[in-house]
Amino acid sequence: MQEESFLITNRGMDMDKTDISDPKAKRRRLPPDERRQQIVDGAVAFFAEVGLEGKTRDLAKHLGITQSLLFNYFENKESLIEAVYAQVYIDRLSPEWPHRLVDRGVPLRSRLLAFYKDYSTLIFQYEWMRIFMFSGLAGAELNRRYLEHLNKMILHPLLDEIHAASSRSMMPDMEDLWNLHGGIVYIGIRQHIYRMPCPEDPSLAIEHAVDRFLQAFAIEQD
Amino acid sequence: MQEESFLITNRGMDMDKTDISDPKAKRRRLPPDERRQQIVDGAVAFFAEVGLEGKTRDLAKHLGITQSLLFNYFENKESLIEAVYAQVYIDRLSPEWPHRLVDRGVPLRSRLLAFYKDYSTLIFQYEWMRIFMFSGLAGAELNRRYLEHLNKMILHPLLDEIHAASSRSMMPDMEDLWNLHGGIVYIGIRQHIYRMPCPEDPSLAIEHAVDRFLQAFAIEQD
DNA sequence: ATTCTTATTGATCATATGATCTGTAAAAGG
DNA sequence: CCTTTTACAGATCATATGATCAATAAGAAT
Repeated sequence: MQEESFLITNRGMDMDKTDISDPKAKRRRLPPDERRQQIVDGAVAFFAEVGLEGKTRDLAKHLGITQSLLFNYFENKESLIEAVYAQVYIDRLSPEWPHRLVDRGVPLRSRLLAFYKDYSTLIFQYEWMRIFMFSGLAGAELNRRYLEHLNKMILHPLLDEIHAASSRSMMPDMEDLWNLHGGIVYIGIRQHIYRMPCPEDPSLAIEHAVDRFLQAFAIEQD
Repeated sequence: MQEESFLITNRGMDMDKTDISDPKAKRRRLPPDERRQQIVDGAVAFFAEVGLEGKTRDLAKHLGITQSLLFNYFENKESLIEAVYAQVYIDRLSPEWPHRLVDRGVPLRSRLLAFYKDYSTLIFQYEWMRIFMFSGLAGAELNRRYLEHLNKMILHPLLDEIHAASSRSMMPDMEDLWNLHGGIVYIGIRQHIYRMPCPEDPSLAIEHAVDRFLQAFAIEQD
């Protein structure tokens, strides 16, 4: 089966000297750290596009290096993908949020909006969305860990905050909160997985979703 | 890279004579239509598990036939995958829903709940969820068509119905409706893509999501 | 039983793919 | 300028993979 060729769609038209895949570029020796980072960056973009079964030869061509060089920096393809995971997954959840979300000096609505504004700009990105989905389908352990972390450090504390702020007898449970979260994340899925036309700025949709949620539990929306 | 072996997790422990992959089964001649259908069914389960880049030899082993036989029934792997798509995508949206959703003799809430109860049982299935996601990531045309169909035949009419039933000045737009939809679909994503623990019956979560949505636009929830 | 049809197999091909190895040349040190 | 180091390329290997084809045997027809 013919693998669809990988074409960078020129996001960020940088034509500077570090431009990879220059057609008639002479052999350039880079410091190992630099070259390694360049490979990882290229691999992130590449695997996000075509999936984790993308071929090392295609990746090398995209990078403007030989395929064999990849194996100079990574023992095998699997460890290269591990490096891709590491690059993509690190710092996706700012460590400050568990604290900021439970700061009752700030209105709950503001905390929620601030979090999802920050979080959505972090995850509504082509590379993250697609590699997260590819790795999820592949059953990567990192996915499960990430989601458990999200559940424990963000959603669960959030549920407590909502309980504390609610004046209703009917309280939300975890499943309701996953619904709020999923409805927001789904914007990114539509945009980057299904490539559907989506609003450039998702802030308004997120705000509405949060407000509908809070309204349902009679929480002040100052 | 070693492809993880495909193990049917014994959903539906049928040990009848049509059990595929019987270890010491003798060569059996099936009527072409029957064999073709058996291959497609097996391919749906197989590709849902390992992805569309699953190897024909592994599929054949799972089916208990030779790899070469696959190419007797399908010109190439691509056309086999087309057959998988056809099998999975057909009748996923009952043609009656566009009519039922606009039947104002029934309360809007009932229509919404009935639709999502029906729709969720159709799509919250391992094979559908995963093949839809795999094909979406691969950029399959069928995905786009399906989502456009969903948008045109279900969500857009639904938006009109909500507008008609709402007594608020603040009216939902398409993006709000996608949020409702996404929040519900995300249950299936959690369950089958991320393999997270999920409620066995999503009805309650769906009901709550729908009610929060309707409440936000002041629509009767009888 | 025997013949006939054809569904199915096993061997095989051409190419793709991850990975290895040796030689080369780019840059640094003198 | 010369030497040394080593990042890199090119050739190559072993295996995997989609696909083909002649031979075979299961099941129907006679």
